[in-house]
Amino acid sequence: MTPPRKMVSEERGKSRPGLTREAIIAAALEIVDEEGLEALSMRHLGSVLKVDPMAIYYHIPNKSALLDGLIEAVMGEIDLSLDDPSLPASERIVLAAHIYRDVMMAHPQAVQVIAINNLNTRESFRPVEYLMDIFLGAGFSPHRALAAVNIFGRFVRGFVLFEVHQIFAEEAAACHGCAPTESLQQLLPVEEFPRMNEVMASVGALGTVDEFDLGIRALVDGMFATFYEDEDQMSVNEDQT
Amino acid sequence: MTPPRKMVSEERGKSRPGLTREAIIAAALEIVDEEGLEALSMRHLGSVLKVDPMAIYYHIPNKSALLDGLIEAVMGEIDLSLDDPSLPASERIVLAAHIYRDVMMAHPQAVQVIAINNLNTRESFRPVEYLMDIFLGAGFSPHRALAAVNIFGRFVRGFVLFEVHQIFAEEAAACHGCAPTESLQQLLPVEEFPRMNEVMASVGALGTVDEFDLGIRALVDGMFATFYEDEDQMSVNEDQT
DNA sequence: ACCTGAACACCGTTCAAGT
DNA sequence: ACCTGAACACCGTTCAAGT
Repeated sequence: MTPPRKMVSEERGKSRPGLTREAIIAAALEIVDEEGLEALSMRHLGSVLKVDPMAIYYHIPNKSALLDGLIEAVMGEIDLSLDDPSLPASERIVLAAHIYRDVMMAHPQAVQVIAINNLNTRESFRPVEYLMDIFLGAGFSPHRALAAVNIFGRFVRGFVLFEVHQIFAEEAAACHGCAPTESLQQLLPVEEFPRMNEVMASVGALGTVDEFDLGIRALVDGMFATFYEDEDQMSVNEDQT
Repeated sequence: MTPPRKMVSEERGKSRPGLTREAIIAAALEIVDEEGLEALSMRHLGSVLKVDPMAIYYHIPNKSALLDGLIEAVMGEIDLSLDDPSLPASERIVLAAHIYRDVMMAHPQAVQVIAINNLNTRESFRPVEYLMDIFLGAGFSPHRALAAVNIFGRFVRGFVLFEVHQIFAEEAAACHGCAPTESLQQLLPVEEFPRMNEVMASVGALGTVDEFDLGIRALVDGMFATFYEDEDQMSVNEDQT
């Protein structure tokens, strides 16, 4: 029925290289990076690994666990040593945001997996712990520090998710020979959307890195300006499910 | 006379009610709300509509267009008349964020479609135009106003996306009989994650509405505090792809 | 212990054909 | 104009069987 499904025996007596979880995940990430997320099927993955597709199920329970592996792999690329503890706390957080964004932007095709799913491995929580330390060190209450890391994480992941989504959309539109602003302008008539047209006329394309920096700085500034306030009124709703 | 593609004949003659784009999208939204996004297949949709699944393709080109229809439908629920123009601009933006969040939270199962895809219908852009007007009216430069609406939109959609994701994850965990905090605590040993444990011990569960409010207020405060600054250094990178 | 291959129950989409 | 039904080329996953 439910026998001890332990994976023991990691001794390397067997010269058999065989299939490993790591090799599978690495191959999966390569497929996603090079051919896109929709190209990642168990069958295709099996053919890349030169193995019967079903062999994968011996090492990984299902596709969702495979995607978790992708998240783990990319989160593992975050290099916390890039932090500079001599900087003011708010600057360290802005820096952390850029580091986080950079590793995600290095795998644009994987972003919709990385950004959407919740973290659920120990490895993925190391950066969270690190960030929590900065917030607490800056004098945030535990309650506010927790809120801050949640808000931070949602901001960064959300921003990057939509950033790559927009990039892909623009590429697709470019393939069809129409500039993105053009297609927007023909969708939005001036009479009904005066403000949008006003802005589109005077601005042109935007640098998304700058926009990200602008946004994260506004958020961090705002959090440091408002999170030290009295939080009594919040503890009322604190115990909801 | 004219051959407009709009077949209005909804009256007598053909007592046949027939299939309409609207009815299809309404049924699709109902499926998603009640059975979840993964239950939305063309075949299932056809069976709900008591029609051959392939009949749908006569009215809607493909599934992706069907999902666009869902977005349009939900965005159409946004009620701009809830705004109060007598409030200060920053408060109106916070209010707008809550309105936006509320319509998305009314369709939690559809959020991963609504929040992830870019807007691409005229109807969906009406709230954007409205918001742009508020930012411009508050004295933001066109450049900064555009950045502000982008950042605003990404914040709200990202936040709600992860909020519902977390809710679903907690429900799933609850079904397995383990409290969410418990499972986190056993994943994160105290020695390696002292800060996380410190916070989890003293905080407990969080009210997500409060967290959202805290976050959007921090962001808006920050934007109003920093977006009036000189923006010369930004125009340098303005013309990237 | 590790891998195979057939099979099951699904998908989205195309297309010739019906009314 | 609107709908049908068979068919195509895929999925993820299970399971008995091979080595």
